[in-house]
Amino acid sequence: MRQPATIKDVASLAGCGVGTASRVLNKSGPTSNDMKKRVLMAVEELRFEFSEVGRSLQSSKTLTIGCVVPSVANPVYADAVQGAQETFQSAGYQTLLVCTNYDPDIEAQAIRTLIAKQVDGFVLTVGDALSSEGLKSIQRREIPHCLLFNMATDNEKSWSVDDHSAALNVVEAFVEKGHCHLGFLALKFKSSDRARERYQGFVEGCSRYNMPKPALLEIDEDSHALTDLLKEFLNQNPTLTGLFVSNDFLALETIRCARTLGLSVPGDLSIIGFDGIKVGAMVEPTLATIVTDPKGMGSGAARTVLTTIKGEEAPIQPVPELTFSFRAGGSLAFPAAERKGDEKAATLSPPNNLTNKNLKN
Amino acid sequence: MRQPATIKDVASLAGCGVGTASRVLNKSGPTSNDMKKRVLMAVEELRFEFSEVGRSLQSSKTLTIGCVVPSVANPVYADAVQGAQETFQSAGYQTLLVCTNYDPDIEAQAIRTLIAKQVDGFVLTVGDALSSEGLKSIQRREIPHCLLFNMATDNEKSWSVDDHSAALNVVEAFVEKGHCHLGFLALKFKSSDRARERYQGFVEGCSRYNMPKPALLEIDEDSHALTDLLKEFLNQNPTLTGLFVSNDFLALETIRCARTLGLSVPGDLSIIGFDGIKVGAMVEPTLATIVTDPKGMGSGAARTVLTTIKGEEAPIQPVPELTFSFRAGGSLAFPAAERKGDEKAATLSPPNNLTNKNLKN
DNA sequence: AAAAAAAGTGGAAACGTTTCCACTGGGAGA
DNA sequence: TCTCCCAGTGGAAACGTTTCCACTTTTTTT
Repeated sequence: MRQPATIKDVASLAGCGVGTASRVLNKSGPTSNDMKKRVLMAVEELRFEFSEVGRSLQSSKTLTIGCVVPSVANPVYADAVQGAQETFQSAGYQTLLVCTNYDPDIEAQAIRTLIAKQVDGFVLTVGDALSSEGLKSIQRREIPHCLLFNMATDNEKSWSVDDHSAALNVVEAFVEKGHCHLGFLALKFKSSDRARERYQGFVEGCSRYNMPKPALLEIDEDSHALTDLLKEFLNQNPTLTGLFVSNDFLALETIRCARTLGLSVPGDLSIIGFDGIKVGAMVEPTLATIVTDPKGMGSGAARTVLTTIKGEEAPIQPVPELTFSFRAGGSLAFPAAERKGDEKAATLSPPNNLTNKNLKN
Repeated sequence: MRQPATIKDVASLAGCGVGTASRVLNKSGPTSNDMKKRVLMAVEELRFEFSEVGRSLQSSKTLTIGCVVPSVANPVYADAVQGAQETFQSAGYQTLLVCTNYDPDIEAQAIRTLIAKQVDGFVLTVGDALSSEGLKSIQRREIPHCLLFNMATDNEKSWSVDDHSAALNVVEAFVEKGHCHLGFLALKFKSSDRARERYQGFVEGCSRYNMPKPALLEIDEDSHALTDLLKEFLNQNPTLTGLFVSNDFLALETIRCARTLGLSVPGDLSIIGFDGIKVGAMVEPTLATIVTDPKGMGSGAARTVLTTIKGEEAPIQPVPELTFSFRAGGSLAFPAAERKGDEKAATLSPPNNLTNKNLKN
């Protein structure tokens, strides 16, 4: 009895045809009470469970969705996956997870595999939505799908933060505090269309407020040399007082490095992060940041895929302006006159100007 | 041409039998160069890709692993999943992810579904390894599997932190600094065998050093009332100087609350956390904690499952003592004589007694 | 030159489902 | 009483693979 029982076993134990057994178990046709009882008993006795793969072969549906993200070690994606998974789960779908580690080859390969596995749909964050081979295959085969954190191109559907507007918002926040020379610190600038989008918005914002083009500091990995890089960067930009950092983790790290350099945050350098991770509000000073709702995004993308599968052309999509909000924090304040820290700018306005835009979920 | 091509289509276009086509594509038997060419051309033309579900039906292997964890919103599990997923991926397996939200019913239901989907194996963190219905089904069907973060029972295989020893270690760290009345702050104590295990170890350690039984503060969810609860707790335990908090997030939050109450950390209250999350080392004061390697755990559990599938009885398992290490931090110091902070205990031993136990990976 | 071995090929069977068609009875309506 | 319909049933076909067996052709060995 090592082999799991099949519906044939059930049928023969119950003394009926496979069709009848199937009808009883799926309630997909008329059956007598007597038969119901006998089949159910056989199921019990044999501990029978349907094999989904047999079913999938016959129905060409797998009740499985492919979910492709760069890495769940990044809490943004982890939360998004959580949201998507929950939504799929309660609709009866399972989630096949792949992490690409930001590698386009792995991405393409993984998508090919998922297609071969006949997933019914995809939720995915690709490196570059315009050039992704995997995404092209999905489109060519017309498999229901929804992008996540990638900007929608053409008539693609997508749930993503409006990075461009968010970056403009950051500029405004700096301006409001009287900063007039800003910088942008980014990780993995090359491989991410998100980071590029933020930078563009930031540049545009600075120009709109007649500031010099923001200085750009780009680092490779979790560069352990950040302290040195930051030092050099600030030396080269002596008038810079505000730094927009492309994610909250990096922002916290940057605060630490700044301290190591003997600088005070926000006294000498104001910092605004991106993502809105929880610890940002728990540290001292609290981190000013753009807060997003990754879980909501994941869940939204999942709902979009589900409606697409059902064939309902009700393309639920987020309102771009509502995909983020600004959270004030102690890391942003009026700049000192010079970065020597010899003069303390008076702080007047309360740090409570939280722009309360929420996702409609 | 909406329907994807099957191997029959390939065969008929190439003018050969399906067997031949299969042999060419799988290199599973002798074929002439001429045939190879024709089949390959047909594949190209039809954009043929194998259907894994057909394959699975015939081979009764799905190259898919079920991965069941409470929630990937918790970075510990997110990292573990990342590790497992990577390991499975490079072995050619896909990962079917389910988050149970700590709900035993969802857990059981999900496992049933995954069994029906015929996953080749499981990596899973269950609520309670002794009572989990899902785990029982897996055992009954003898599906290769490995527990993750659950203590191994019987002859189960498991990759998990030795919570008991870790808690003992925490007591030692407190003792070394001269604390003699400790407390334990835990979240979701009821539903987690992990938390209970830590508490037991902690109690045992305290008794071993002739300390009073540690005070227990148990909170439900991310209790927003933590400040008040903490206040009352400390009032009821006026001699308490050290607090062991069951996870780092909560520990950071606790530090914040303590500050709100006008207490200094570590002056009035020393705190040790659990998990070793990255930000713990980035905040001020840095967080003393038990650092674990969730990614390594996930990857290890994955390797165990893979060897089990291959039938190699080489049960890779971690050495319990090497599953964690203590990381010193600014949140732990010599206690003031009384919590008034009126007397400063002399500091002699350097804070560099980092127990450097690493996972052999 | 004959025999034996090897290479190459086609196609049926099997994997576990569901669905469809065909076949029974029996009850209702004419 | 004879039709007709319908509930209830069994079983074949189909879904897309792989594997096995049988067969033909070629090559190698004696």
